[in-house]
Order: sequence, then structure tokens, then C-alpha cells
Amino acid sequence: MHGDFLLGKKAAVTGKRGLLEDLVLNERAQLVLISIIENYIQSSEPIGSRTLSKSIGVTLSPATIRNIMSDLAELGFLIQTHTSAGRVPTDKAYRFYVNSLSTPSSVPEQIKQKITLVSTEQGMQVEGILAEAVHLLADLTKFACVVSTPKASVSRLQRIELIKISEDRILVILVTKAGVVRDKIIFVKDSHSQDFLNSVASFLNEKFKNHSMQEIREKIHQYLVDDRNRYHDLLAQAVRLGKKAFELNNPGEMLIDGQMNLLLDSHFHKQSSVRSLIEAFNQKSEIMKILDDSMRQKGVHIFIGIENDFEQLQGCSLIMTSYRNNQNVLGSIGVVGPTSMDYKRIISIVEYTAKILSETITERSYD
Amino acid sequence: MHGDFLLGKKAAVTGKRGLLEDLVLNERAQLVLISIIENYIQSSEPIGSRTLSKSIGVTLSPATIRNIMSDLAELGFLIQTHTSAGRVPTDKAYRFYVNSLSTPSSVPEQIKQKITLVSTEQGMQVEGILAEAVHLLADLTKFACVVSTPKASVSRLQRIELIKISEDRILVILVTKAGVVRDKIIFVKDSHSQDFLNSVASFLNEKFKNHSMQEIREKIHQYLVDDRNRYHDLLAQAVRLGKKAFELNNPGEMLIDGQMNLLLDSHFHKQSSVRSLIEAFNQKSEIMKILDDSMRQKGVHIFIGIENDFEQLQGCSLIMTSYRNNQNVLGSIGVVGPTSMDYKRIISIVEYTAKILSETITERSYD
DNA sequence: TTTAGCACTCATTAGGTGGTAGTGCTAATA
DNA sequence: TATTAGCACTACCACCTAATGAGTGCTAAA
Repeated sequence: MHGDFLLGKKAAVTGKRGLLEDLVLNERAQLVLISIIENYIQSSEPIGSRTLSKSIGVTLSPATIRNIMSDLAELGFLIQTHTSAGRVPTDKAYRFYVNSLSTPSSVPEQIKQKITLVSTEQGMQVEGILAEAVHLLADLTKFACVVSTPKASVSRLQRIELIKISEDRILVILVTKAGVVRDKIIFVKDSHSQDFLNSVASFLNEKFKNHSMQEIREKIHQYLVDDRNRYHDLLAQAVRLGKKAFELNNPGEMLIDGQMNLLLDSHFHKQSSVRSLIEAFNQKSEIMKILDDSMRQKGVHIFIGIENDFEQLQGCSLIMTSYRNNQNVLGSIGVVGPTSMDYKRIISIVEYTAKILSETITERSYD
Repeated sequence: MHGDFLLGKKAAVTGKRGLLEDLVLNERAQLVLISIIENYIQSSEPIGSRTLSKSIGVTLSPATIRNIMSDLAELGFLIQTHTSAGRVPTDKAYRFYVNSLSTPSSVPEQIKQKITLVSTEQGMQVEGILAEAVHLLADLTKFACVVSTPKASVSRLQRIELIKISEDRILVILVTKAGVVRDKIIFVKDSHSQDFLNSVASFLNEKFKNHSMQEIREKIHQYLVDDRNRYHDLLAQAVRLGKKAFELNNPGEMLIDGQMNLLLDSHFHKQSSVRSLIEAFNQKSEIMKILDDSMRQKGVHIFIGIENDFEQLQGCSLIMTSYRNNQNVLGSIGVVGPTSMDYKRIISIVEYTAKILSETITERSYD
């Protein structure tokens, strides 16, 4: 066998197309591979040597290309759906392709103009802004898009308010630094006066402003186990109410838009079963995990095919990135599409949308 | 022609199957029609005379049935997809069928047990409860389901609260009688003290408790045009803030669940284009209209095929009903499915779910 | 190292066949 | 008169077949 000839000399590695890490292909092989991928992204038909030899810039006979393709297949970049069909890029090929996109392409001015969020003008809350952003993204990409709402546990307290609305119910309002307002109702056994609630609230505000919900919960727990506080009545009551008020009842949520887009995407039907997709979207928790993961890392995060851990989504690629305010990373936003998506375009759109979203939310923040 | 023989004598009209209004079919024709419909609902295959002659209770030869079918077709209850195919019910037939379902069938105990809302236990707000209800409904019916959130304009004020969260921002909390909490942030030019906001809030509470948002807006408008109030500073300020606070910024919303279910329904692919469905769900406003309409009427509301005004949904049937608290109708909930759905079953499930939802929300109300 | 040529594979398409489920019509029957 | 049996006819469907064409791998020549 002579598949070795693709293994580039050092010269190849320093070629124009920035090669990364362990992938070593000579320049011509790269050209062919990228050409196949870009063709396939456009047509979603298997690419044959003859077709390629025409569309590729360099003059190479179909036979030569066949040799190269054959070797690329052997290295796991291409597969055939059947003998005598053209070749189709594998996940590995897309990974190579995405890595080779060194300079992120900028968003066309025309699309930039479309990426604006008008919900702020209508005095909408953070959730409303996120809903608009994810809808916009779905509209531009024509794929399914997801966004996670700011995590309650990491967000820091700007203000808490307790409002008596009936004898046994207290409305708790939490405003976080990020400008998110959460309300919930807690039920109490004995009635409290509004005055009392006010002093509890101001105690909690004073004590916990700027602390994260997580921290607050821990501190309250401390108070509760600390015996000495039992004797101070107001404090004890305040802490007890505070415990209820800060109890996590809002598991991080996510918004989905454009699921249906996937189903009429021609690229899509060829590779993934509709049924598993539906299951995937019904079981939000798994997608949440992926969103959470990409919150922790900077920049755009790309999962191609099997690279994500969620089996039902392994026929898809995910492009995720985080959004933030001045101070903190708040959540992430991204798209779910076929592995044969137009990465260049989608990545740039996701990136730019997240940027606009971040700016919009920063305006709303109290940091 | 002898199609006339289906036109029932008066005797037929008083037959067991309750016939409504203008539809006059003799008993045997009804039996055949209903039999066809029920067969088709089950199999979603065109029904032929031979098949029917076996499955139907009465002994009728295929030839006789053919005669009846031919006449039913002439009257617009059946169509053929092509010569020599069996017959398929039209919208008119389903309408007849639904009307003939005089006694609403009860929900099987087994399903009743599944229809429970657990979100209340987790201290969730009304929106959370609605989300759970619509998800449940989608799960049970395997169709797409929608629910409209309580209309802001008709809901009545329980309590308003104004909270200063920064120099130029005030958080407005509105609690309605139905237990819905709405928050929004308003921006103001000059800073107000919290004490001032408190007196404004208590003024507004006193003045407007139990009034609908719509009424409140009108009254505020009155105040503003009434010159005399201008000289009373507190009042004038309060009214100005109140105007901002009560401004409608929350257009009635709706939640959708289970859209994807439609796409793998076998009945469905046969009749409606996926594309128009997707458009339908992207353009929520039209579905909102239908939900609004069915809020105004009592009981379950059924739109079969072309009976709804929204072109994109005319391949579907909609089953809608309202939910309420003790005092008011709040919104509506329902399903969107193929015209050949199992009406008996779906109607009863929608009805029962709405009942449970109403009970759950009533518990949350302040009426 | 590249290319031309050739034999081969396999999906897709079009045409043809028999079987089947359905119809409408007519004439016989109860 | 209402019902039924019988028959000719239609159209879909599943199956086969042959032809087409895009693609491959291999080999030998340039």
C-alpha cells in the first residue's frame, strides 16, 4: 500500500492552510478534502472524482483524485454509502475542516443588520430577550436553536423583596445582578405583618447583597446549624424565611426554537432519524448538559456528530457559545443542525448573535 | 337518480342516534357513515364496501353498501382519492360524526391517573403550571398542544408593588387575582425614594384593587386628562408612574408543546403538507386568535379542517376549551391534530385536563 | 507521479406483469 | 321496491427486468 504519500513532509505542515496538531496531510490532499466537504455542504450529494476534478481549482485528472480520495477514505476522512457511489465526508473530516478555518469569517453586513434585538425597547425582561434572540437565530440559520437561561445558583443578589399577599402566602421577588427577576410564592404557617417582612427583607438585603445564590444558601445553612442564633427571635425568623425564599425551585431552564426547521432540511433527512431527534428535544436535560459545558469554556464550542455525549443527537452538529454581561458568563446559546451544515456561515452567525445578546443584557445588568 | 332515499322520514330524525339540525340521513346511512369514519380513524386507509360489510354489525352486502356510499359521496360526506379506491370521510362527515357524539365519553380511569399537575408542589408560578399542563396533554394525545396565558387586560389587580432598584429603574410587580405575577422594569428620568414609591404603590392599591387592567388604564387616562389633578403633586406623580406601570407590555402569550409529534403521525402525512404546518406554528398570532375565540364560549370547541379561518391549519382539526378560576375564564387550552383524529378520546382528554388545570389554578387564586 | 483506459458495481429509472381491492352497472331475486 | 349477485373495468401496488449512468479500482502507458 502507498497511502503513506499523504503524510506530509514538514514543509506541508507549514503550508498556507493552518494545520493543527496531529493531522498531517499534504497540501494537495487537504485541498481535495476541503473541496469535497464544501461541495457536499452545498449539494448534500456524494461527491465523485469526475465532478470534483471539474469544480476544483487545480487541474487534476479524475484518476488522480480517485487515488487521493481512496487514501483519504483509508484514513477515515471519507466513506462511501455503497460501492460505486461518490464519497461523503465523515465526522473526522468535518472536524479537520472546522479546525482549518483559522480566521473566523465575518458576518455579511446584510445579515448583521438583521441581528438586532428589539425586545428591550418594549421593556421586556431577560427571558423575553432570550426568546427573541433564539427565535432570531432559528430564523437566520433555519436550524433548531437553544438558549439556556441564566443559572440561578451562580447569579448574584441585587435585591430581595418580600410581599405579603394573603395570610398564608408571601411573594418573594429576587432581582439578580444580571437583571433577572424571579418571583415565587412561599406558603407559611403563621401570618406575618408586612412591616415584619420588610425588616426581614432589609436584613437579608444587607447581609447578602452581591453574594451568589449558592453562597447565600450555604450561609443560611450555617446560621441554622449555629445554635446561638436561636435566641434572637427576629434573626431566627428571618433566616427561616430566607431559607424558603432562596430555596432553588428554578432548575436552569432552556428555550428552544425552530425545531421544525430541521425536519424540512434536505441535508438532514439523509443522515438522521426524525424519531431520535424528537426524543432528543423532549428530553431537555441532555441538551442542558451540553449548554452548561459550553458555558465553562471561552469562544465558540463545536460538537460534530459523535463528539457530543448525547446519543440521540449524534447525527447532528452543535455550535454553542456563551453569552454574558460585564461581569459574568450567564448562559449559552447555539444551534443544532446537520453535520453537513455550512460551518463558516453558522459559526459566524452564532458568534455575532451571542455578542449582540451579551451587549443587550449588559445594558440590563446592575454590575 | 335515487339519492333521495337517504333523506330520512321524520321517524329517522327521532332515531336513537341524536341527529342535529339540518342533517337528515336515515338510520342505515348514518350507521354506514359512522362506521366508515370510525374505521378510517383507526386505520387511516380508505374504506371499501367489502371491508365495511364485514366490520359493520348489521348484515349488508357489499353491493348495498356501495349504493349507500355512492349516495353519501354525492351528498359530500365521502370522497375517493382515485377511481377504484375506497372512500375517505370529508370534513363534513367528521362534523356530522362529532355532532352525533351526544354523550361525551368519560376518560378511562387509567388516563385520569396520569392527568395530575405536580408543579404546584414545587411552588411554581402559573406559567409553570400551564407549561406542565400543555406538556402533559401533548404526551397523552401525541399531537401538538397549545395553551394561552391569562390575558393581562381582563385580569384584575390583587396587588401592585414598586421597588427602586437603581437610580433610574423601578421594578413593578403586579399580582393579579388569578395568582399571576408579572414583573417589569420601568425607566424614569428623576430618581424617587423608596418611601415615595411605597406611598404611590399604596395609593394605587387602594384605588385600583379588584379592577381589571383594562379599567385601570382607562381610569388613569381619565386622571391625566383631568386638569384639576395637576396641582396635587403626589397624585400627579403617582398617576404618571401608574400609567407606566400598567402599560400593556405583555401581549397575550401562548405555549406550544409537541409540535414534533404531528410529524410522525401516520394519519397526518397523508393529508397535510409539513411545510404549511411549520409556517402555521411560526406565526403564532393566528393560533392565538383561535384560542381567544374559544375562550369566549363555554364547553369544548371543535374546528374541523376548513372550519377554522387559518389557511395553514385547514388540514387539521383543533379541539379547544377554556380554563378558569372560580371567578373568571382565564385562557384556553387545546390540541392540533389531523382531521382523522380519534375525536371521542381526544375531546374527553382535553376536557378533563382543562378541568384539572382549572382546579389547580383556582387554588392559586385570590378570589 | 500522473493519467488514460477498461472492466466492474450498484443505485436509479422506466417499462411490463400479475394480483388485489375497489368501483359502477345491470339483471336477477326476495 | 329494495337488495343482492355477477361481471367488466380501473388503478394502485409489489415485483421483476433491462437499460442507463455515475462512480470505483486496477493496470499499463506516458
